[in-house]
Amino acid sequence: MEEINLILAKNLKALRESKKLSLEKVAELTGVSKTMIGQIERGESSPTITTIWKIANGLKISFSSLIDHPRPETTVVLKSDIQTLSEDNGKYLVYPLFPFEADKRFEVYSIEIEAGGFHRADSHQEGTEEFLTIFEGELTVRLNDDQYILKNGDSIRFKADKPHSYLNTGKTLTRLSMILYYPN
Amino acid sequence: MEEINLILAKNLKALRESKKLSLEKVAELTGVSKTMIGQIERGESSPTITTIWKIANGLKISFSSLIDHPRPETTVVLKSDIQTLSEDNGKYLVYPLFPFEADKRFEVYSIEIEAGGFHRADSHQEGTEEFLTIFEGELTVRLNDDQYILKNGDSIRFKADKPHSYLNTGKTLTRLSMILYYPN
DNA sequence: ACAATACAGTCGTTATATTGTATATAAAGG
DNA sequence: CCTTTATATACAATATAACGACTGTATTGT
Repeated sequence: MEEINLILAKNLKALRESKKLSLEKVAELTGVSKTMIGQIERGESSPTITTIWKIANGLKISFSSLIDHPRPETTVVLKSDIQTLSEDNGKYLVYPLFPFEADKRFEVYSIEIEAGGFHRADSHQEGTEEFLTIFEGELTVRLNDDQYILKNGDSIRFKADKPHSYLNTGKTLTRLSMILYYPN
Repeated sequence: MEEINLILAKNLKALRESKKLSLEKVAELTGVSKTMIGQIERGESSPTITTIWKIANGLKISFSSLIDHPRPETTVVLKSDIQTLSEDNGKYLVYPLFPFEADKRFEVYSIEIEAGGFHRADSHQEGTEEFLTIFEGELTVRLNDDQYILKNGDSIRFKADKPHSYLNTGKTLTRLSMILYYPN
């Protein structure tokens, strides 16, 4: 996940050069010092929102043209490159595949649970939904007082704004895909 | 034009309350101190883009939900309330009616030019277009080496990224509407 | 009514964004 | 080659964003 100030840096520099403006000219148009403009373009500063506002208004450009980062056509995520999170003494392993970005509404994880592995999730924010699919092994999901036993190929969807838990009730490793969706 | 940090303040506070979160909880979710969250909500601080980023990500909300200000259904602008700009010894008077906002692509002015009044505009940024309509009197517009004489009811559109000038060649006051459009 | 807790706000300190001035670098003209 | 000009960066001073620890005020529970 690229740093936001670097995105801003690239956008601003590209915009300025496309308009063929000097730092000084931009400073004059926006009321932000030439020094600051330069630092922002080099990613050396994380400007305040008022500064960004001045820049957007002075240059007559939209706010989003400054913070949008051109999402690459293709993104490849190699399992070996993922920084995992583990719980239950390493028996519950989380692979963040496509983390949340402010312009998406969901994020994707892959989970591996060893036999007997357990995880209890606190309730997520209001409205959040979870979509699970089992790709290997067996999983028991508990919500409220209900309990669901899922096997390879099975899926489940539920509102995750209440506490819930996962338990590998099989004898082998369980692997599943988890999508978290934030409707709000 | 409302201050951007006040817009942010309202949005954040409304969002937090709609999720029924305390300042402390938001601090925990976002990694931004409780104090700062509070100050932002009260409009006492103009956060940096990295903190806004942390907030958007931590709360799983879009960037724009923080900076969008619900544009009121209706806006009335009374001529008597407008802060005018004048040039040519007050013979060229500008009324900014609907100034630029980062989420629009144009702005609207009304211009009054006394008989003989003159104004020379430097070239605006690349691609900018101007749309004029005469509502009273007569106006001569000069672009490059061309010259256009417009009378009551006439209109003109031109690329304003070159120097151009306006001259009231009539004997009475000229009033016109000017729209500046920024396609980029 | 009292204690316990959760919550929001204040205060002092530190980190850093922002500015104005000064310096470096490169391109252009004579 | 040496100026001149335009442009980008480096530096020092100030303003302010950001944090952690503390205080005040509701709210809850028994």
